[in-house]
Amino acid sequence: MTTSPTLLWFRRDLRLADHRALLYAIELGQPIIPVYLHAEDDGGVWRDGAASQWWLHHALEDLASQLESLGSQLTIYSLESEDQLADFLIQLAEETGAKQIVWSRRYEPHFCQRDRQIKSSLTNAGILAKSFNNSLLYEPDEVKNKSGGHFKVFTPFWKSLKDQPPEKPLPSPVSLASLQPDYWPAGIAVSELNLLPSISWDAGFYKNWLASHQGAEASLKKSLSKAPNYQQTRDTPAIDGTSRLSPYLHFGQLSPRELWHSLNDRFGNDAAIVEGITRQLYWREFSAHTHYHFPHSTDRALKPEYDAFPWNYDEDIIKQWQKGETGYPIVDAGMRELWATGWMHNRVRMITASLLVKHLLQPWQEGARWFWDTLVDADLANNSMGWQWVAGCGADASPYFRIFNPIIQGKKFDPSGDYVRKWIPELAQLPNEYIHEPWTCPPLELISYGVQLDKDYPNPIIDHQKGRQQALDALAEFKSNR
DNA sequence: TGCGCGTTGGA
DNA sequence: CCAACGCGC
Repeated sequence: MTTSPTLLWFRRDLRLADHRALLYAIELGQPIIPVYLHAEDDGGVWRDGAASQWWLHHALEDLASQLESLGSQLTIYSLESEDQLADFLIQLAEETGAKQIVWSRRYEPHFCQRDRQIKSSLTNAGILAKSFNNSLLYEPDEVKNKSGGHFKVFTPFWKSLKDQPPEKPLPSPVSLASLQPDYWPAGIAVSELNLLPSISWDAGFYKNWLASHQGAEASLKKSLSKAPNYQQTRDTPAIDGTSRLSPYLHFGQLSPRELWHSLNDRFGNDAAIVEGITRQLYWREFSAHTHYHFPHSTDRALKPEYDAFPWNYDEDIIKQWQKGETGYPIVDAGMRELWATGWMHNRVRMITASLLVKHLLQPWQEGARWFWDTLVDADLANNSMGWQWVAGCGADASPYFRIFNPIIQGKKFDPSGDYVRKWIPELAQLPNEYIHEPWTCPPLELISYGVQLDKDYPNPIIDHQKGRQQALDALAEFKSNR
């Protein structure tokens, strides 16, 4: 009997557990050839940022080694453009004799459209192409409100779904040795994809992240053990109280179904514990569904009138914000944590974003672009949703006139000042009284703490009251022009 | 998952 | 005097 191998095309599903495409390939009983195809322009204008590429490099190396230990291997290719994907897959199928190609769906509109074309090219070439959901709890097309449309507000979305268990996770295969093909195509090494940054910006990433299956397992285990404290600690950036699972979910190293069921299996009798983390998982789901239904939500306001908002684009201001030199300690701490570790605490993401969009009147897309490039968990749907939420122009967004006071937010969520001290060592000697507003400290006293403003640490980029008023004035102007 | 300000009512 | 509350932005 002649065999016809199955190509298993890996994408943002870099795991072996609860992998429906892999399990389907196993059921076919034919040899399996796992491949990863890297295209320089994968994702179009929202191709992977530098931090995402760093993560991808390590996730691919790890996946390759996991496959090897199961008696298989990962074959990697580099393409100039995603436009070549369909032809390349067809050519690879010819070379290997493959008759089937399976993969996990991506739900970002760019990929939906592109993959639909690839699927039809493959079908026309006589190859069976089949895709599976391995990244969301529910299919965006299947979740509907009572009037048959999709949800535009989070709370009703959450209420309608939270008691509908997603499918149960399925186990990893024990071995793939019996499904080896007679012929392995020749690929390249992960390192040849040049995904690591050329400047040594990623040193801190290694201290904070293990971008592997082992890292995903360890983070899941830790999150489960800390889940009872989640609601009490998740808003305190000095405490490691969040799950830190976002990059694993984004790259598919952790299945959302596995997270959902692990939480429910362990804490099912205590809704408050389950719902803490689950609610955040459903925000991820809500973002993905919203982005699926509003393809332009990366660039255009979901409340279309906000595209005419009088932003005041200023490159120098954006640079100061990026470098963590705004003079607001809680903001600068966040921006420096982001640069140093590829991640920022969620509470601080809201505070830093609010300052850029409100006090500084910079377009939210500029902030979104910076986060996209520097976050290891950069996820197009979550990132766009988050920025539109802060800017007040999203579906179910915080109203524009809600303006975070960076001093009050600092005092409230970093009362010990430890988060600021960790990321802004030049302020480490300030007492709590002044840690979130160093400019209120008498200059001579400040010098005794080793700080001279505008020399060791900047004065505020804009006075809070002035920034707040400016933002409200801009809103009033914008409204009167409509 | 706001802030800021004015009012109110108990001390 | 000031904490608690309500309301408009």
